[in-house]
Amino acid sequence: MDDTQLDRAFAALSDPTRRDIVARLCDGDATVGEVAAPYAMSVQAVSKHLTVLEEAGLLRRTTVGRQRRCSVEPAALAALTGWIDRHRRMLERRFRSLDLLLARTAPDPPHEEEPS
Amino acid sequence: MDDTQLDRAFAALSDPTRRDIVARLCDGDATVGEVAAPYAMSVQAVSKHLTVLEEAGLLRRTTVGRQRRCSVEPAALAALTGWIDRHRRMLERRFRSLDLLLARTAPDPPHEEEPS
DNA sequence: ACTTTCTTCAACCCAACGGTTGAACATCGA
DNA sequence: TCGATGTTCAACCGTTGGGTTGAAGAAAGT
Repeated sequence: MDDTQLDRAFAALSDPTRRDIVARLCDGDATVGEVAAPYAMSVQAVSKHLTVLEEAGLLRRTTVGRQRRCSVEPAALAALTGWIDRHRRMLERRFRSLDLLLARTAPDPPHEEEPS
Repeated sequence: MDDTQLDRAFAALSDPTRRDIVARLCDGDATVGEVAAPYAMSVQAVSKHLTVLEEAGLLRRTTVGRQRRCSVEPAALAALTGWIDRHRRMLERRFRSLDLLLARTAPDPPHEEEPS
């Protein structure tokens, strides 16, 4: 997943309606109308949300008759956790080596980073 | 982490500059000036980005003398992967039970969902 | 063929966003 | 005390985003 797709995917999930849509679709596919039903907004608005999710790679819409069936794309979710976890691990490694340093040099040294 | 914090955190990471800032800070704390240095934009703009990250709970700025030291807040990253992974697991469970169904009923049944 | 149903397209509105510049504020060094 | 440094505040500008309404398109039912 390239950078602008990451942009789009994070942006897509920053909207509560869209997160809710994804959450519900994780539990089972649905048509546009079914997705839209619970919300107090126009079907057009929901259709736009679905487009945003689709362009972010988080969703697939497949045409069946006159309806369109929406299903979540697991790979996109994986890409997101991928980015975050990669950096979480960097952080943890840093903390571990800091703990190690503190334990080794024992007393007095409160400071961290950039020995400048 | 409440819903609006999730909104903010996902939104914060949807900007490439802010993702880059987070990435770099995962590798070590830095002052605002140090964070801003690599970018072709004003220090004020970067300061705004840092505010966005801070309000999203992804960052902490602590004052030391006339500078402000920025450090990543690991818990916020964890909250994000938490949300995503929760739903990824729902998806996987769904797929597994679908596989099971297909394997059990063997021939012919191509359809899924909402037996209506 | 006609009408209804499901979905999208298009134009518009207002609020929020990412950037700018200029000024203010607080701390450090001389 | 005074100037330089690091950071933020405030006002502004152009673009994007989430919503609306109205109309169009395409498949289904009769």
